[in-house]
Amino acid sequence: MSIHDLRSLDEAEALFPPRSLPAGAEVLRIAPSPTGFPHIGTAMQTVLNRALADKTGGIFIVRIEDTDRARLVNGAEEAVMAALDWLGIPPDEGPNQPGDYGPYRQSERLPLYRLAAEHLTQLEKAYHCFCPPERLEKLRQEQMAAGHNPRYDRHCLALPQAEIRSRLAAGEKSVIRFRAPEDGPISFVDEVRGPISFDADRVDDPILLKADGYPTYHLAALVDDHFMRVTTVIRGEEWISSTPKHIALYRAFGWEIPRFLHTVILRDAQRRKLSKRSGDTSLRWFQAQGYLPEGFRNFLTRLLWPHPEEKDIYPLEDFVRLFNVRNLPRTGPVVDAQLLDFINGHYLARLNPEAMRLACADYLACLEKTPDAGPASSREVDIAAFRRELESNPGYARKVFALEPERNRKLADIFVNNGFFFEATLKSATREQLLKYAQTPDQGVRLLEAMRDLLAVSLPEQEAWETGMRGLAEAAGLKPKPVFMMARLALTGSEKTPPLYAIMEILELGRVRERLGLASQTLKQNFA
RNA sequence: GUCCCCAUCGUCUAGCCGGCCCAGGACAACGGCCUCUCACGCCGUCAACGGGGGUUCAAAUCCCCCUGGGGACGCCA
Repeated sequence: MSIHDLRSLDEAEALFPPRSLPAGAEVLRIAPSPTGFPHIGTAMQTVLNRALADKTGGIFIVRIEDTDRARLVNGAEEAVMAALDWLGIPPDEGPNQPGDYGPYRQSERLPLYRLAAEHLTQLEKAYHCFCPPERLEKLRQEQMAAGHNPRYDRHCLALPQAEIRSRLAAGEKSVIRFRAPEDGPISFVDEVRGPISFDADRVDDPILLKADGYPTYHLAALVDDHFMRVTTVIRGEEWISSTPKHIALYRAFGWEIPRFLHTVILRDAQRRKLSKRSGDTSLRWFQAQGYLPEGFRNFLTRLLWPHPEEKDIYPLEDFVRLFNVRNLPRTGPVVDAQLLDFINGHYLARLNPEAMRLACADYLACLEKTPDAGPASSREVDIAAFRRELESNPGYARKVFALEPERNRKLADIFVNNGFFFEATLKSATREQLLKYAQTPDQGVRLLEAMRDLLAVSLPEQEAWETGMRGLAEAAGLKPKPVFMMARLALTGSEKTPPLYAIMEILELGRVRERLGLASQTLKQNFA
């Protein structure tokens, strides 16, 4: 028996029987629509769903809500699933994890929605509506101008059966609308906010089935939640005002109403709902910045929940074990990049050099595929060459990443913090940089060459080298700092680096001498 | 316009079944220590209960109003 053989809702009940799960087990779902790259909000929902499912021994489902054919984006479903993959949060059931309650793509469940709509129509709880969109739009505007809540005027509610049949037969476009209850309060208990109630007259007659035969969210999500035996509907706060609509529908079907949990929606720095305008909020962007999945997950839970010991860094298990639905926040948190960086930095620093090397290689491979998503610092370098260099000399890369790993807060930082260790990303010191510390080009050249002489045969012991450098400074009538800075610039092209001696040990004598020579060449050139 | 949700430092928040709070922690910022630079680390500083009414011996904590912010009002989800 498949969904296509179904003749009634009763048969569907039999096809999708109640799940046999331990008491208290929650069946949860996220319902992304494949209209673009998945969003940080989707990731937050995912973490929360997974955590609650794990906490209660339940099930976490991914359901693709692809009922809007106009906004459908090619490859978006793959992007959603790839993002969840990257996040490291696998669903128990979904388009790629078939289960007994599938299919998990709404476009493949159309017969079910049609059956549901017909069922309500027969009960006279739904009706055909032939009103063209233009009429509805005009109506809406008039109502709002008059200071009323816009709602359908039920123009088609009382159409005679015969007329409906003939217009349908003539091929006239129509939709099916729910006949919403006229009066009485509709209330529900939100799992995080407590009781919320609306007047029934707030509920418009929502369209259930569109003219193209596809269901709207209201019908599709509700039917699926019912037949997938979802116990708690977790969704963003923006759905609160639609909930009475859904409650009324559940009642019309005579179905058990699930629990509702409306999460906060994430805000940007202006406290607006996070959107395209707030900058890139797609998971792809966070990945391309080089956030680690575990760091990103920690950040997400941190936004949802204060650790009882007031920690910022904690394993996901702590969240699963200790969080409580009632303590979820009610005010939309601002996505704070500084906090994310701080948290991610901890995870990055904790990686051993080999894990770091692997993470970098993966990261660069990802940037190679989507170079436009990468940070500015990555755009000017040959990513492929950088990756080959990392992979061709793992021992060297490990030494590099063992040096002050806490400098990097996200993988993108390697371009500036570790770039000088690799040919593909090296930027040599400029004349201007060097002349900040040398009083004259001539003096700079003499110092750089003297430094090279200190390293004529081998790298001396650290103390001996430093004494030598200080001696150079004294002889030139300079403080030690400018001399060290010239060496730093010559070796790295940067003024902010780890300690020089450690850098020289990794670079090794040949390259150190080479770079010192190169820098003095730079000073000699343009020596007007 | 109508309805709904929310309200403690710049940010995330603890506290909220009233006194232990002239409000605690973390991020950020700033200052200092360390030092060949930067980062890390350590020490320190700045910084909030939106306003007004109640209730009470006592309110960040309870109630009401205002204000502010957010969200929803689609053949989008």
